[in-house]
Amino acid sequence: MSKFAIPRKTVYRLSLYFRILERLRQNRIETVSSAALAKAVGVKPTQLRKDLAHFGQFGTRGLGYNVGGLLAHLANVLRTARFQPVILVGAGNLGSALLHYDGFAKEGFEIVAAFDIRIDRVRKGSEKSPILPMEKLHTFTQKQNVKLAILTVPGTSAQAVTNGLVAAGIQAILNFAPIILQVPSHVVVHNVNLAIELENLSYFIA
Amino acid sequence: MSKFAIPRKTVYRLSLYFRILERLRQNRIETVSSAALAKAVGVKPTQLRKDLAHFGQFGTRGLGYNVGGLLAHLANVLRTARFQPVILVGAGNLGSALLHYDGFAKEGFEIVAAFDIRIDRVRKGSEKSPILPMEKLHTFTQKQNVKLAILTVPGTSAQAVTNGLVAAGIQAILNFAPIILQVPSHVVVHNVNLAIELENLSYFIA
DNA sequence: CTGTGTGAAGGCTTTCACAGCC
DNA sequence: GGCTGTGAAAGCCTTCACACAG
Repeated sequence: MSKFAIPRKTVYRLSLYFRILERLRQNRIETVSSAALAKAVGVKPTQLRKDLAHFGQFGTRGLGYNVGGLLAHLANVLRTARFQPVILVGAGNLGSALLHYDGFAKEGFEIVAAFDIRIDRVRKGSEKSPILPMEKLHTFTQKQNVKLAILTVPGTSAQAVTNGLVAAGIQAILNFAPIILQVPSHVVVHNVNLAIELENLSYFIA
Repeated sequence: MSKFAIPRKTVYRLSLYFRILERLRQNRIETVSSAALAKAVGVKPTQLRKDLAHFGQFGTRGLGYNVGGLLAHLANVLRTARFQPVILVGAGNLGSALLHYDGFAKEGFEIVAAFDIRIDRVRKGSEKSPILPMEKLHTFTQKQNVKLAILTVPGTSAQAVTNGLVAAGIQAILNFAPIILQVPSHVVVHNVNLAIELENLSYFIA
Protein backbone atom coordinates (compact mmCIF):
# COMPACT_ATOMS: atom_id res chain seq x y z
CA MET A 1 0.00 0.00 0.00
CA SER A 2 2.68 2.44 -1.06
CA LYS A 3 1.20 5.85 -1.60
CA PHE A 4 2.12 5.63 -5.22
CA ALA A 5 -0.13 2.64 -5.58
CA ILE A 6 -3.07 4.99 -5.36
CA PRO A 7 -4.09 6.46 -8.71
CA ARG A 8 -3.80 10.21 -9.15
CA LYS A 9 -7.45 10.46 -10.07
CA THR A 10 -8.48 8.71 -6.91
CA VAL A 11 -6.43 11.08 -4.78
CA TYR A 12 -8.03 13.99 -6.57
CA ARG A 13 -11.49 12.67 -5.78
CA LEU A 14 -10.55 12.09 -2.15
CA SER A 15 -10.05 15.83 -1.91
CA LEU A 16 -13.50 16.34 -3.35
CA TYR A 17 -15.07 13.89 -0.91
CA PHE A 18 -13.27 15.56 1.95
CA ARG A 19 -14.73 18.95 1.13
CA ILE A 20 -18.28 17.66 0.88
CA LEU A 21 -17.89 15.78 4.15
CA GLU A 22 -16.70 18.95 5.86
CA ARG A 23 -19.84 20.66 4.69
CA LEU A 24 -21.98 17.78 5.94
CA ARG A 25 -20.36 17.94 9.34
CA GLN A 26 -21.02 21.66 9.53
CA ASN A 27 -24.66 20.83 8.99
CA ARG A 28 -24.59 18.27 11.81
CA ILE A 29 -25.19 15.39 9.44
CA GLU A 30 -23.69 12.24 10.92
CA THR A 31 -24.27 9.61 8.30
CA VAL A 32 -24.10 9.61 4.52
CA SER A 33 -24.57 6.93 1.90
CA SER A 34 -22.18 6.43 -0.98
CA ALA A 35 -25.04 7.37 -3.27
CA ALA A 36 -25.59 10.76 -1.63
CA LEU A 37 -21.92 11.59 -1.30
CA ALA A 38 -21.14 10.49 -4.83
CA LYS A 39 -23.92 12.61 -6.22
CA ALA A 40 -22.62 15.70 -4.47
CA VAL A 41 -19.20 15.13 -6.00
CA GLY A 42 -20.51 14.18 -9.40
CA VAL A 43 -19.35 10.58 -9.59
CA LYS A 44 -21.00 7.17 -9.49
CA PRO A 45 -21.53 5.51 -6.10
CA THR A 46 -19.48 2.46 -7.10
CA GLN A 47 -16.57 4.65 -7.95
CA LEU A 48 -16.66 6.29 -4.56
CA ARG A 49 -16.68 2.90 -2.87
CA LYS A 50 -13.83 1.67 -5.05
CA ASP A 51 -11.84 4.78 -4.20
CA LEU A 52 -12.28 4.21 -0.50
CA ALA A 53 -11.47 0.53 -0.86
CA HIS A 54 -7.84 1.49 -1.42
CA PHE A 55 -7.57 2.35 2.24
CA GLY A 56 -9.81 -0.11 4.01
CA GLN A 57 -13.42 -0.45 5.00
CA PHE A 58 -15.11 2.56 6.49
CA GLY A 59 -18.78 2.03 5.92
CA THR A 60 -21.53 0.20 7.68
CA ARG A 61 -23.62 -2.01 5.42
CA GLY A 62 -27.22 -1.05 5.29
CA LEU A 63 -26.45 2.32 6.79
CA GLY A 64 -23.68 4.21 5.07
CA TYR A 65 -20.64 6.12 6.26
CA ASN A 66 -20.10 7.95 9.48
CA VAL A 67 -19.25 11.48 8.44
CA GLY A 68 -16.82 12.18 11.23
CA GLY A 69 -15.11 8.84 10.94
CA LEU A 70 -14.65 9.06 7.21
CA LEU A 71 -13.41 12.63 7.55
CA ALA A 72 -10.81 11.49 10.04
CA HIS A 73 -9.63 8.72 7.73
CA LEU A 74 -9.39 10.99 4.73
CA ALA A 75 -7.64 13.66 6.75
CA ASN A 76 -5.13 11.04 7.69
CA VAL A 77 -4.58 10.00 4.11
CA LEU A 78 -4.34 13.58 2.86
CA ARG A 79 -2.62 14.96 5.90
CA THR A 80 0.76 15.49 4.32
CA ALA A 81 -0.96 17.36 1.58
CA ARG A 82 -2.29 20.17 3.70
CA PHE A 83 -0.85 23.10 5.57
CA GLN A 84 2.27 23.27 3.52
CA PRO A 85 4.08 26.55 2.96
CA VAL A 86 4.12 27.56 -0.70
CA ILE A 87 6.16 30.05 -2.65
CA LEU A 88 5.04 31.78 -5.80
CA VAL A 89 7.55 32.63 -8.48
CA GLY A 90 6.75 35.27 -11.07
CA ALA A 91 4.69 38.16 -9.77
CA GLY A 92 3.56 39.30 -13.19
CA ASN A 93 0.02 39.35 -14.38
CA LEU A 94 -1.19 35.94 -13.35
CA GLY A 95 1.18 35.67 -10.42
CA SER A 96 -0.03 38.75 -8.64
CA ALA A 97 -3.55 37.73 -9.54
CA LEU A 98 -3.08 34.50 -7.63
CA LEU A 99 -1.51 36.38 -4.74
CA HIS A 100 -4.78 38.24 -4.37
CA TYR A 101 -6.70 35.00 -4.35
CA ASP A 102 -7.52 33.86 -0.85
CA GLY A 103 -8.76 30.44 -1.86
CA PHE A 104 -5.39 28.84 -1.13
CA ALA A 105 -5.31 30.09 2.43
CA LYS A 106 -8.85 28.87 3.02
CA GLU A 107 -7.76 25.37 2.13
CA GLY A 108 -4.66 25.39 4.27
CA PHE A 109 -1.98 26.59 1.90
CA GLU A 110 -0.12 29.74 2.78
CA ILE A 111 1.88 31.56 0.16
CA VAL A 112 4.74 32.56 2.40
CA ALA A 113 6.58 34.61 -0.20
CA ALA A 114 6.57 35.64 -3.83
CA PHE A 115 9.64 36.12 -5.98
CA ASP A 116 10.27 38.16 -9.08
CA ILE A 117 13.17 39.63 -10.97
CA ARG A 118 11.47 42.99 -10.58
CA ILE A 119 10.60 43.55 -6.96
CA ASP A 120 8.77 46.79 -7.78
CA ARG A 121 5.88 44.72 -9.02
CA VAL A 122 3.96 45.26 -5.85
CA ARG A 123 0.31 45.81 -6.35
CA LYS A 124 -1.67 47.69 -3.79
CA GLY A 125 -1.05 46.39 -0.34
CA SER A 126 -3.70 43.71 0.03
CA GLU A 127 -1.35 40.77 0.12
CA LYS A 128 0.54 39.72 3.19
CA SER A 129 3.27 37.82 1.42
CA PRO A 130 6.46 39.76 0.79
CA ILE A 131 7.68 40.08 -2.76
CA LEU A 132 11.36 39.31 -2.81
CA PRO A 133 14.06 39.42 -5.49
CA MET A 134 14.96 36.16 -7.16
CA GLU A 135 18.40 36.12 -5.54
CA LYS A 136 16.79 35.38 -2.20
CA LEU A 137 14.81 32.41 -3.47
CA HIS A 138 17.42 29.78 -2.73
CA THR A 139 18.21 30.79 0.82
CA PHE A 140 14.62 31.51 1.74
CA THR A 141 13.36 28.18 0.42
CA GLN A 142 15.99 26.19 2.22
CA LYS A 143 15.64 28.04 5.51
CA GLN A 144 11.88 27.74 5.57
CA ASN A 145 12.00 24.21 4.17
CA VAL A 146 9.49 25.02 1.45
CA LYS A 147 8.67 22.15 -0.87
CA LEU A 148 5.83 23.54 -2.99
CA ALA A 149 6.05 26.23 -5.63
CA ILE A 150 3.57 27.94 -7.91
CA LEU A 151 5.29 28.91 -11.14
CA THR A 152 3.87 31.89 -13.03
CA VAL A 153 6.81 33.16 -15.04
CA PRO A 154 6.83 33.49 -18.86
CA GLY A 155 7.54 30.34 -20.81
CA THR A 156 10.88 31.70 -21.94
CA SER A 157 12.34 31.73 -18.44
CA ALA A 158 10.33 28.88 -16.94
CA GLN A 159 12.95 26.17 -17.37
CA ALA A 160 15.78 28.29 -15.96
CA VAL A 161 13.67 29.27 -12.97
CA THR A 162 12.66 25.66 -12.49
CA ASN A 163 16.28 24.57 -12.34
CA GLY A 164 16.76 27.08 -9.54
CA LEU A 165 13.69 25.78 -7.74
CA VAL A 166 14.90 22.21 -7.93
CA ALA A 167 18.34 23.22 -6.70
CA ALA A 168 16.72 24.96 -3.76
CA GLY A 169 14.91 21.80 -2.78
CA ILE A 170 11.44 22.34 -4.21
CA GLN A 171 9.69 18.99 -4.74
CA ALA A 172 6.41 19.91 -6.39
CA ILE A 173 5.53 22.61 -8.88
CA LEU A 174 2.14 23.90 -9.97
CA ASN A 175 3.17 25.18 -13.38
CA PHE A 176 1.22 27.83 -15.26
CA ALA A 177 3.92 28.39 -17.88
CA PRO A 178 3.05 26.89 -21.26
CA ILE A 179 6.02 24.56 -21.58
CA ILE A 180 6.95 21.07 -20.43
CA LEU A 181 9.38 21.42 -17.56
CA GLN A 182 12.34 19.07 -17.39
CA VAL A 183 12.78 17.98 -13.78
CA PRO A 184 14.43 15.12 -11.90
CA SER A 185 12.17 12.20 -11.17
CA HIS A 186 11.69 13.09 -7.51
CA VAL A 187 10.04 16.38 -8.48
CA VAL A 188 6.34 16.39 -9.36
CA VAL A 189 4.90 18.87 -11.82
CA HIS A 190 1.29 19.63 -12.50
CA ASN A 191 0.48 21.84 -15.47
CA VAL A 192 -2.39 24.29 -15.60
CA ASN A 193 -3.22 26.34 -18.66
CA LEU A 194 -6.37 28.36 -18.24
CA ALA A 195 -6.48 29.54 -21.85
CA ILE A 196 -6.42 25.95 -23.08
CA GLU A 197 -9.14 25.01 -20.60
CA LEU A 198 -11.26 27.71 -22.16
CA GLU A 199 -10.38 26.69 -25.68
CA ASN A 200 -11.09 23.06 -24.94
CA LEU A 201 -14.40 23.95 -23.38
CA SER A 202 -15.55 26.05 -26.27
CA TYR A 203 -14.72 23.25 -28.65
CA PHE A 204 -17.55 21.25 -27.15
CA ILE A 205 -20.15 23.93 -27.66
CA ALA A 206 -22.75 22.36 -29.91
CA MET B 1 -16.56 11.79 -37.59
CA SER B 2 -18.90 13.70 -35.34
CA LYS B 3 -16.95 16.11 -33.17
CA PHE B 4 -18.07 14.22 -30.13
CA ALA B 5 -16.39 11.12 -31.41
CA ILE B 6 -13.08 12.77 -30.58
CA PRO B 7 -11.96 12.14 -27.00
CA ARG B 8 -11.69 15.14 -24.69
CA LYS B 9 -8.09 14.32 -23.96
CA THR B 10 -7.23 14.30 -27.62
CA VAL B 11 -8.80 17.70 -28.14
CA TYR B 12 -6.84 19.01 -25.20
CA ARG B 13 -3.62 17.76 -26.74
CA LEU B 14 -4.49 19.27 -30.09
CA SER B 15 -4.38 22.64 -28.36
CA LEU B 16 -0.94 21.80 -27.05
CA TYR B 17 0.32 20.72 -30.45
CA PHE B 18 -1.08 23.87 -31.96
CA ARG B 19 0.88 26.10 -29.62
CA ILE B 20 4.15 24.32 -30.24
CA LEU B 21 3.58 24.46 -33.97
CA GLU B 22 2.98 28.19 -33.79
CA ARG B 23 6.31 28.56 -32.07
CA LEU B 24 8.03 26.44 -34.72
CA ARG B 25 6.58 28.55 -37.47
CA GLN B 26 7.82 31.68 -35.77
CA ASN B 27 11.26 30.14 -35.92
CA ARG B 28 10.88 29.43 -39.64
CA ILE B 29 10.92 25.69 -39.08
CA GLU B 30 9.00 24.03 -41.89
CA THR B 31 9.08 20.37 -41.00
CA VAL B 32 8.74 18.48 -37.75
CA SER B 33 8.67 14.79 -36.87
CA SER B 34 6.13 13.27 -34.55
CA ALA B 35 9.03 12.46 -32.22
CA ALA B 36 10.16 16.07 -31.92
CA LEU B 37 6.68 17.53 -31.62
CA ALA B 38 5.61 14.90 -29.12
CA LYS B 39 8.64 15.55 -26.97
CA ALA B 40 7.93 19.26 -26.83
CA VAL B 41 4.40 18.53 -25.64
CA GLY B 42 5.41 15.77 -23.27
CA VAL B 43 3.67 12.81 -24.89
CA LYS B 44 4.76 9.74 -26.81
CA PRO B 45 5.15 9.97 -30.59
CA THR B 46 2.62 7.23 -31.18
CA GLN B 47 0.05 9.09 -29.20
CA LEU B 48 0.53 12.18 -31.28
CA ARG B 49 0.08 10.17 -34.45
CA LYS B 50 -3.02 8.47 -33.10
CA ASP B 51 -4.45 11.84 -32.14
CA LEU B 52 -3.95 13.19 -35.62
CA ALA B 53 -5.35 10.01 -37.13
CA HIS B 54 -8.80 11.08 -35.98
CA PHE B 55 -8.81 13.72 -38.67
CA GLY B 56 -6.89 12.20 -41.54
CA GLN B 57 -3.34 11.84 -42.76
CA PHE B 58 -1.16 14.90 -42.60
CA GLY B 59 2.38 13.57 -42.53
CA THR B 60 4.87 12.51 -45.13
CA ARG B 61 6.47 9.16 -44.41
CA GLY B 62 10.18 9.31 -43.95
CA LEU B 63 10.01 13.07 -43.50
CA GLY B 64 7.52 14.23 -40.93
CA TYR B 65 4.86 16.92 -40.85
CA ASN B 66 4.74 20.21 -42.66
CA VAL B 67 4.41 22.79 -39.93
CA GLY B 68 2.25 25.19 -41.86
CA GLY B 69 0.02 22.48 -43.22
CA LEU B 70 -0.55 20.84 -39.88
CA LEU B 71 -1.21 24.22 -38.29
CA ALA B 72 -3.84 24.93 -40.89
CA HIS B 73 -5.53 21.60 -40.27
CA LEU B 74 -5.52 22.02 -36.51
CA ALA B 75 -6.75 25.60 -36.81
CA ASN B 76 -9.60 24.22 -38.86
CA VAL B 77 -10.46 21.61 -36.26
CA LEU B 78 -10.18 24.03 -33.36
CA ARG B 79 -11.51 27.04 -35.19
CA THR B 80 -14.82 27.22 -33.38
CA ALA B 81 -12.88 27.16 -30.16
CA ARG B 82 -11.05 30.43 -30.62
CA PHE B 83 -11.95 34.09 -30.70
CA GLN B 84 -15.05 33.69 -28.68
CA PRO B 85 -16.34 36.47 -26.45
CA VAL B 86 -16.38 35.48 -22.80
CA ILE B 87 -18.08 36.91 -19.76
CA LEU B 88 -16.83 36.58 -16.22
CA VAL B 89 -19.29 36.34 -13.37
CA GLY B 90 -18.19 37.12 -9.84
CA ALA B 91 -15.63 39.90 -9.57
CA GLY B 92 -14.49 38.94 -6.11
CA ASN B 93 -11.05 37.80 -5.21
CA LEU B 94 -10.37 35.24 -7.88
CA GLY B 95 -12.62 36.90 -10.43
CA SER B 96 -10.83 40.22 -10.43
CA ALA B 97 -7.57 38.33 -10.33
CA LEU B 98 -8.46 36.64 -13.59
CA LEU B 99 -9.58 39.95 -15.07
CA HIS B 100 -6.04 41.19 -14.58
CA TYR B 101 -4.68 38.14 -16.34
CA ASP B 102 -3.91 38.85 -19.97
CA GLY B 103 -3.26 35.24 -20.90
CA PHE B 104 -6.81 34.80 -22.17
CA ALA B 105 -6.54 37.69 -24.61
CA LYS B 106 -3.22 36.38 -25.89
CA GLU B 107 -4.90 33.14 -26.86
CA GLY B 108 -7.83 34.73 -28.55
CA PHE B 109 -10.39 34.97 -25.79
CA GLU B 110 -11.71 38.39 -24.88
CA ILE B 111 -13.49 38.93 -21.60
CA VAL B 112 -16.05 41.36 -22.89
CA ALA B 113 -17.66 42.07 -19.52
CA ALA B 114 -17.64 41.09 -15.88
CA PHE B 115 -20.69 40.90 -13.66
CA ASP B 116 -21.12 41.13 -9.92
CA ILE B 117 -23.82 41.88 -7.42
CA ARG B 118 -21.59 44.68 -6.11
CA ILE B 119 -20.48 46.85 -8.98
CA ASP B 120 -18.21 48.86 -6.71
CA ARG B 121 -15.73 46.04 -6.82
CA VAL B 122 -13.62 47.80 -9.38
CA ARG B 123 -9.94 47.41 -8.83
CA LYS B 124 -7.58 49.97 -10.18
CA GLY B 125 -8.23 50.72 -13.79
CA SER B 126 -6.02 48.23 -15.55
CA GLU B 127 -8.80 46.19 -17.01
CA LYS B 128 -10.70 47.16 -20.10
CA SER B 129 -13.78 45.08 -19.42
CA PRO B 130 -16.66 46.92 -17.78
CA ILE B 131 -17.98 45.56 -14.50
CA LEU B 132 -21.73 45.48 -14.67
CA PRO B 133 -24.49 44.64 -12.22
CA MET B 134 -25.97 41.17 -12.40
CA GLU B 135 -29.28 42.51 -13.66
CA LYS B 136 -27.68 43.34 -16.98
CA LEU B 137 -26.27 39.86 -17.48
CA HIS B 138 -29.22 38.42 -19.33
CA THR B 139 -29.69 41.21 -21.83
CA PHE B 140 -25.98 41.70 -22.42
CA THR B 141 -25.34 38.02 -23.03
CA GLN B 142 -28.18 37.68 -25.48
CA LYS B 143 -27.38 40.86 -27.37
CA GLN B 144 -23.72 40.05 -27.74
CA ASN B 145 -24.47 36.38 -28.35
CA VAL B 146 -21.99 35.27 -25.69
CA LYS B 147 -21.75 31.52 -25.20
CA LEU B 148 -18.81 31.17 -22.82
CA ALA B 149 -18.71 32.14 -19.15
CA ILE B 150 -16.09 32.01 -16.42
CA LEU B 151 -17.78 31.46 -13.08
CA THR B 152 -15.98 32.80 -10.02
CA VAL B 153 -18.77 33.32 -7.51
CA PRO B 154 -18.91 31.67 -4.06
CA GLY B 155 -20.19 28.11 -3.96
CA THR B 156 -23.33 29.21 -2.14
CA SER B 157 -24.59 31.27 -5.07
CA ALA B 158 -23.01 29.30 -7.91
CA GLN B 159 -26.04 27.21 -8.79
CA ALA B 160 -28.42 30.17 -8.80
CA VAL B 161 -26.07 32.19 -10.96
CA THR B 162 -25.62 29.20 -13.27
CA ASN B 163 -29.35 28.95 -13.77
CA GLY B 164 -29.29 32.56 -14.88
CA LEU B 165 -26.41 31.91 -17.24
CA VAL B 166 -28.19 28.98 -18.83
CA ALA B 167 -31.36 31.02 -19.22
CA ALA B 168 -29.35 33.72 -20.93
CA GLY B 169 -28.02 31.25 -23.47
CA ILE B 170 -24.58 30.42 -22.11
CA GLN B 171 -23.42 27.05 -23.44
CA ALA B 172 -20.11 26.46 -21.71
CA ILE B 173 -18.92 27.34 -18.22
CA LEU B 174 -15.42 27.33 -16.78
CA ASN B 175 -16.37 26.82 -13.16
CA PHE B 176 -14.11 27.79 -10.29
CA ALA B 177 -16.81 27.37 -7.63
CA PRO B 178 -16.34 24.24 -5.53
CA ILE B 179 -19.66 22.58 -6.31
CA ILE B 180 -21.07 20.36 -9.04
CA LEU B 181 -23.28 22.51 -11.22
CA GLN B 182 -26.57 21.09 -12.43
CA VAL B 183 -27.02 22.07 -16.06
CA PRO B 184 -29.03 20.88 -19.06
CA SER B 185 -27.24 18.42 -21.30
CA HIS B 186 -26.46 20.97 -23.99
CA VAL B 187 -24.36 22.99 -21.56
CA VAL B 188 -20.75 21.95 -20.95
CA VAL B 189 -19.04 22.57 -17.63
CA HIS B 190 -15.38 22.29 -16.83
CA ASN B 191 -14.36 22.51 -13.19
CA VAL B 192 -11.14 24.05 -11.94
CA ASN B 193 -10.12 24.05 -8.31
CA LEU B 194 -6.68 25.48 -7.78
CA ALA B 195 -6.53 24.62 -4.09
CA ILE B 196 -7.22 20.98 -4.86
CA GLU B 197 -4.58 21.01 -7.58
CA LEU B 198 -2.13 22.15 -4.96
CA GLU B 199 -3.31 19.63 -2.42
CA ASN B 200 -3.17 16.83 -4.95
CA LEU B 201 0.32 17.85 -5.97
CA SER B 202 1.66 17.97 -2.47
CA TYR B 203 0.26 14.52 -1.78
CA PHE B 204 2.80 13.13 -4.20
CA ILE B 205 5.78 14.73 -2.54
CA ALA B 206 8.02 11.86 -1.53
C1' DC C 1 17.02 4.22 -43.84
C1' DT C 2 13.66 7.49 -41.85
C1' DG C 3 9.41 8.31 -40.11
C1' DT C 4 4.19 7.92 -40.68
C1' DG C 5 -0.22 5.20 -40.23
C1' DT C 6 -2.65 1.61 -37.89
C1' DG C 7 -4.46 -3.00 -36.23
C1' DA C 8 -3.56 -5.47 -32.15
C1' DA C 9 -2.15 -5.74 -27.46
C1' DG C 10 -1.79 -3.88 -23.10
C1' DG C 11 -2.96 -1.19 -19.07
C1' DC C 12 -5.68 1.61 -16.43
C1' DT C 13 -10.40 3.20 -14.75
C1' DT C 14 -14.96 2.76 -14.46
C1' DT C 15 -19.07 0.18 -14.15
C1' DC C 16 -21.70 -3.93 -13.32
C1' DA C 17 -23.56 -7.57 -10.62
C1' DC C 18 -24.11 -9.56 -6.68
C1' DA C 19 -22.49 -11.51 -2.23
C1' DG C 20 -22.38 -10.16 2.51
C1' DC C 21 -23.64 -7.66 6.57
C1' DC C 22 -26.56 -4.50 9.37
C1' DG D 1 -34.97 -3.86 2.91
C1' DG D 2 -30.89 -0.89 2.56
C1' DC D 3 -26.31 -0.23 1.55
C1' DT D 4 -21.39 -1.51 1.50
C1' DG D 5 -17.49 -4.26 -0.44
C1' DT D 6 -15.54 -6.52 -4.38
C1' DG D 7 -14.38 -9.89 -8.21
C1' DA D 8 -15.48 -9.81 -12.97
C1' DA D 9 -16.62 -7.36 -17.15
C1' DA D 10 -16.52 -3.48 -19.94
C1' DG D 11 -14.75 0.64 -21.74
C1' DC D 12 -11.36 3.81 -22.80
C1' DC D 13 -6.89 5.30 -23.77
C1' DT D 14 -2.13 4.40 -24.51
C1' DT D 15 1.58 1.79 -26.32
C1' DC D 16 3.55 -1.68 -29.25
C1' DA D 17 4.87 -3.73 -33.52
C1' DC D 18 5.23 -3.50 -37.96
C1' DA D 19 3.57 -2.59 -42.69
C1' DC D 20 4.19 0.93 -45.87
C1' DA D 21 5.66 5.17 -48.21
C1' DG D 22 9.27 8.52 -49.46
